[in-house]
Amino acid sequence: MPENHSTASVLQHAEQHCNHRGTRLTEKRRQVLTGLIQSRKALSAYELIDYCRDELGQQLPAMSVYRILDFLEGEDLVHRLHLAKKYVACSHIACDHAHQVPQFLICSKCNAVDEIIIKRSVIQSLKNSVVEAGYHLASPQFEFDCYCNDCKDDLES
Amino acid sequence: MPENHSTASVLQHAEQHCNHRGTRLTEKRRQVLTGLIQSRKALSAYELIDYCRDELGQQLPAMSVYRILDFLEGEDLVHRLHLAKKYVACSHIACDHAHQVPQFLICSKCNAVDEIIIKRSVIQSLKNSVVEAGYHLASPQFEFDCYCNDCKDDLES
DNA sequence: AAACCTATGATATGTTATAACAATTTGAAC
DNA sequence: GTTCAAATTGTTATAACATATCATAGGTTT
Repeated sequence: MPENHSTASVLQHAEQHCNHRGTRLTEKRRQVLTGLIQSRKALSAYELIDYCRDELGQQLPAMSVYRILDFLEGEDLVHRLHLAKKYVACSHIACDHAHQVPQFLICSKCNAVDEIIIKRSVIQSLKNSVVEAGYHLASPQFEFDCYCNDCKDDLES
Repeated sequence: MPENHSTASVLQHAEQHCNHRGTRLTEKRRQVLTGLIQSRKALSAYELIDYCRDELGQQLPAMSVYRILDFLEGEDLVHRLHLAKKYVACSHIACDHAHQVPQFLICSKCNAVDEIIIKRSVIQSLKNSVVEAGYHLASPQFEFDCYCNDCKDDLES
C-alpha cells in the first residue's frame, strides 16, 4: 500500500466526502467499507459478507452488500475489479488531492491483486489510441491480466 | 473488421492450423467457431448456444460449448474477453503471419466490442511497468473498459 | 400524523462457469 | 475387424456472481 492511514481516519474522510455530496454513510455502508479497509485486500462480495459477519459482527444479505458496493463505488470510495470479480477500498480516500491513478494487476491464476502506478505519459498514449478509435475510456484505471511471481513459477513446472 | 475473409476460408485455415498442431477440429468445434465467425461479434457462451441452435441447427449443451471454447482458445482461434464475459473469433485466423497484437475496447454500457491496434512502443512501456512491479502480463492483449460513441452520448442526458 | 423518500430486507431468479461422472466416438495396435 | 485406450461429448448438479422485484422499516418534511 502506498499510503497508510488508520481505518478511523479513512472513515472520517469518507463521511465528510458523503456529507459534501449530500449522501449518507449509513451504519451498514460504513461497516462494508470498514470490512474492505481492514481486510487490506480485494474481496469478492461474498467474501466481504463473511468478513463483516466474522470480524465485525455485522450480518448482511448479499443483496444489501451489492447495493452498498454500488453506492460506495458511486462515491469513489470503492473500486470494482471486473477481472478479479472483487472489490477494493480506494487507496486514497484519506488523501487530500489526486495523485497518479493506480492500475491493478490481477493474477489470473490465484487472483492476487496488486496496485501499481504507471507513468502518466504511458497512460496518456494509451488514452490517445483509444480515442482515435472513437471510444472513450470509462475509467483511467486499468486492470491487467497477469501472473504474479508465485504463479509464474508454477507455470514452468 | 480489419480484414474480411469468407467463413469457409477461415474454417479451412483453422482446420490446417489444428492439423499442424496434431489436434482435431471436430464437427461441433467447427460449428461453434462458425457461430462466432458468422455472428461477426462477441457473444457470451449462452448467446453462442442460441446462435448455433437457431442459425446452424446445432443444439449443444452449455458444458460442451464451454469446453469447446476452451479448446478453441487454446488453439488461438478464439479470444475470451473477461471484461465483457464474451468470446470472439480471432480476427486473423486466415492471415499468414502475426501482426501487432489487437487490443479490445469494450463498452461498459452496451457491451459492444471493438478491436484496435496500439503502437508497439506504448505496449512495451506498459509491459515494462508491470514487470517492474514483479508481475508478468498473462497476455499482451488488453481489454479496456470504455464507452462507445453511442453510449457516451447517452451519459450526458 | 400523513405523505414521502431513502435504505434495507426478503425472495426469487438470472447469468456465467465448473465439477464429476457416464456414454460415445475415434484412431491405433494388434 | 476386434480390442483397447484416449479423446470427445453428454448429463446432471452445483458453485459463484449478480440483478429484479416487491415489501418493510426508518427517518424527514409538511
